[in-house]
Amino acid sequence: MKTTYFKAINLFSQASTESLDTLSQFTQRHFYKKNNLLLDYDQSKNTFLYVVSGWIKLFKETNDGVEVIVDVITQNHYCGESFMFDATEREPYKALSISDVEFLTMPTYIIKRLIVTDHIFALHFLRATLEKQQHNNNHREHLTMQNATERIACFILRLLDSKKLTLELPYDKTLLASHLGMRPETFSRALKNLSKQCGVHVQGGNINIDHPDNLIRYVYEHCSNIYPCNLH
Amino acid sequence: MKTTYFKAINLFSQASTESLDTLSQFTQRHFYKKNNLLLDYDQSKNTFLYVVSGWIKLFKETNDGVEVIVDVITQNHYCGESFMFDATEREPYKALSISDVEFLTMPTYIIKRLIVTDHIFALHFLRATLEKQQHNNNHREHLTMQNATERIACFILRLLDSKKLTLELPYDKTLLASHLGMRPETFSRALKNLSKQCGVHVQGGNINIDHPDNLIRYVYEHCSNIYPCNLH
DNA sequence: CGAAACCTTGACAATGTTCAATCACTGTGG
DNA sequence: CCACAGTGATTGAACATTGTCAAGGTTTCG
Repeated sequence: MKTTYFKAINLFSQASTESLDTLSQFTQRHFYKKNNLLLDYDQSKNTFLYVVSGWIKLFKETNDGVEVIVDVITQNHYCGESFMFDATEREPYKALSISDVEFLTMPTYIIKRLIVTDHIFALHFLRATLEKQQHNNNHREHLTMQNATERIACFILRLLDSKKLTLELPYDKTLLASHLGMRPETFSRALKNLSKQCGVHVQGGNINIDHPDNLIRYVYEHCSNIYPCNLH
Repeated sequence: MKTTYFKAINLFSQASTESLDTLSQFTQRHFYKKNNLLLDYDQSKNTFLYVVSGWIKLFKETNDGVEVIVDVITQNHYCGESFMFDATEREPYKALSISDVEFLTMPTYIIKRLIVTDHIFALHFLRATLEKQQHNNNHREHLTMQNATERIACFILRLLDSKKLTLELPYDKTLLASHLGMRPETFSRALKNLSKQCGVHVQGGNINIDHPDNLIRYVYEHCSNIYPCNLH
């Protein structure tokens, strides 16, 4: 792969020439259709995965066999960083494409090598990690402070392009429900609530919003943030 | 403060001599009794706080005035890293001592300066951040996958020194309830459950455990981790 | 001792889950 | 082109869990 390719990616853009060379040497580019297993438990332990486009679900199972959504990532997000240090103790996961996707993979030891040898890259990586941390904290707050309807409203708001009144859910409702910490049935009913209470019109995966202000007022009452919280 | 002091702290131990000098110059050491406000919203934005001993609650409020526990930290943990880059957009918090505490504070810009100038320190800091991330992810999983009783059991297990059958809750039950995402009333009832189901004897804040194996079996059924998950 | 904070308990309400049935949509093969 | 299977989405009813409110007990600390 060409080094210029990485120059266009925020996370790598400021890396040294040597780093870019290393990247271009060890990176693989992938294109997958929806519903393919991209990483199994073993692979997740030494693969760094960067999403160029599309959506990927990261998941594992509890000891009694229930699926746990670790994360749902898209464009410009990545996974695999937790195995960079102390590969022991970290819990592996599986990755599944939930839309057609383009993504890059490289061995985690390469990313680690870049971090160790390229200070500037390490700084960018740290910044990205801190941003992810911030997002995690918010997600956690939402799970405890907001009820099902509010969590959905919040998700929709964050998906909404300012000034557009329409959007499409990026993946199916069952997974979205799970990501937001509720059952599909609860999701279905909560979305109906939202429709009544806030003028949100749902047609399959397409959503129309009469007045975003309704949503904003509804969500931010029980949130510690201020609109727009622009968290992915 | 002496530079040797920092040598003994894991996070700082490998920092360069210059870094240690800077630290010793800008660090303040504090001793506070229980129930003191250590940081207000403004201070949290430019203060890095490292806990030497004791417990600290980090919290803020939703827009309708409900308290949100951001984190509860102790020995060898810290807060303030999110304001290191992009001070905008980050949500400030307040810090309250919930036991007698000893802690260090330094301006975030100093930590940032160290990270930028001292590659080795940056690496250690990144590692600490990734560990924190891992812990966050687990906390999030627990909130969605485990019920009230399981969350308490899990917390107790992580507090339990291997081979000791007794422990003391580090701070009051109301706060612990909130940290674990439930109401005090629910906590009280759930703890009673645990007592019956797993042979956990509660006497105020003191807890005795007949057979840790009972607890372990109880918790790890609905968890994706393996005992011991050693997450703080 | 007495006030304040913390904890527990009960009755009840709200919220979310489970299970079963049905419907809608999509892609497949005859 | 249609029948059909498979997946995802919705709905209702019963149930489980957690939250709310009010009251009373306990502990702590000045």
